[in-house]
Amino acid sequence: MTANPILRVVEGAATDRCATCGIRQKAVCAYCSPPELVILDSFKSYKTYEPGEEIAAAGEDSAFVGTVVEGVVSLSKTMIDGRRQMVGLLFPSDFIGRPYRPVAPFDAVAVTQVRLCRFTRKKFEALCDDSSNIEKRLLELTLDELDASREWMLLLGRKTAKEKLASFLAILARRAAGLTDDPQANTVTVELALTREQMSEYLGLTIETVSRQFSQLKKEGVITLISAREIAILDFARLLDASGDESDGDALY
Amino acid sequence: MTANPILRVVEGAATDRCATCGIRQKAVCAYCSPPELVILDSFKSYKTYEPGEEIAAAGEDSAFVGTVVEGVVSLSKTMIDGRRQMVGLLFPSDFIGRPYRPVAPFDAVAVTQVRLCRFTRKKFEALCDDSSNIEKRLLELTLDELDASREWMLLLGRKTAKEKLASFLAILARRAAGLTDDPQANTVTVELALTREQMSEYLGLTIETVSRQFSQLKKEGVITLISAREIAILDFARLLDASGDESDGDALY
DNA sequence: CATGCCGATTGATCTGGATCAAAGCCCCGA
DNA sequence: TCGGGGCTTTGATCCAGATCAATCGGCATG
Repeated sequence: MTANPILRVVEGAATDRCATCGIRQKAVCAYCSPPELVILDSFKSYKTYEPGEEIAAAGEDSAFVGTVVEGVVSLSKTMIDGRRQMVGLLFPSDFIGRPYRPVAPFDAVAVTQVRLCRFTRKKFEALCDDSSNIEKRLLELTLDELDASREWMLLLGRKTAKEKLASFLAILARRAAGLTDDPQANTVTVELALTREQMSEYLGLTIETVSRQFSQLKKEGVITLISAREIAILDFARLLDASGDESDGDALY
Repeated sequence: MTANPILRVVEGAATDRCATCGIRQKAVCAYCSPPELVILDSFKSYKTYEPGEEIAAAGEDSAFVGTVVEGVVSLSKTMIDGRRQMVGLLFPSDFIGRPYRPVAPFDAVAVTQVRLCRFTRKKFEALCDDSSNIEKRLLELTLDELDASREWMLLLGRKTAKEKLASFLAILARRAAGLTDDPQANTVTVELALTREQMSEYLGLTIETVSRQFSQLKKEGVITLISAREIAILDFARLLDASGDESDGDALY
């Protein structure tokens, strides 16, 4: 816990009301009415995590669930001999935690500094029972996560190293383009929140292979490395092409 | 459609009432009250599919959702060049279809002969809105599927060919042991519903590698091949060991 | 009983990505 | 300015699993 406690209090007073929450329209509370938000306000608590800090551990008691307000969280599973696979990446407005299960099925770790809006799992389950608005939104979010995770199974099971990296970068580029709402910029700059090692864990590769594929895409003129942790997409169409997905690019970009 | 129409009618009259449904306590309708079941009875329709028959196609209109009553269904995604990955296997009582989305995200194909209890997607969505019992159970099922699919991501991204096959056989063996409710039988016989090719699509391998791993496990005395499509587990502890998962075996077996 | 077909097995070889091994780069602190 | 540590890149080699290629075996059909 390195956060300054005085700063925490100031944040709490100024910005921690649901009414002013920037991600509410996409989060699990999206469908809540103003009176319901008042109830949520009274039960939620915020917590900040530093990069690398553990949020939940697979196999251990999962006392909290909630929403990612800021930052990026990784979900992963580790085998006894140390092999590790990331099974999800959570961004702001994504739901985190496993309702209706006392034990967390996966490790959750803060990739960047992370701010969560939390409820105790028990309380959240009770809120779900009371408010079909929360339950309905959670169902939608869970169905979307399931689709995404199955899509990732195709990547892990069948794609080549280059296709894997290109797919990942295309997702980040879409996110970045969507967030900046830049209409048809030919060049999008993408912050890489992950280290090469974290990317390798997400993509089912080694760190060296990830690095080599970056070099390859650079050599082909698809991307430029601004720094190790920031790239520019020079040719999004070719990136999509390299990803092995049928190009639905123009609709989203 | 090869099913005999007369047979279909007889089935409908005799066994198609929710009250006598053998899988209801686990399906999406598990929490429905008797009056709700009457409503479901009035909206549902059964349909039988032959092995290999397509139930839904990725990218096409998804008009129905429902429950697998009998048989096994595969969910998969195919790349433009033909590489294919199975992203799920559905057994009796599993939910099939994608509510709240007009287009199916994955191909669904009958592996064995399959019998579905179906609702039009629109009607089912309306039922969800009316009955929080259905919505709640669908949420539970979806959360479970999400956990399972993330577990499979670990298999696809990090496990060796032998670990993949052992994991798959262990799952089938647990199912078989659970269904027969055989307490501590040292030898369990497992029907393989899938061909080697289908297994390879599920495990992210080739057909040859799957076959070689079968031979390997046989040589090591872990399993016996009764026929190409039926095996006996001779040593479940060693099978679990070969799967690369920490052994939680005794609890489940 | 031959024939043919489809799935499964087995063998030989190839290769993409892992592993092993150095550098290189960048930032931070002395 | 100089080290030093943590990422990242790059090179050399290895190997698990893919690919290519028969062969086999069970079963249905003529």
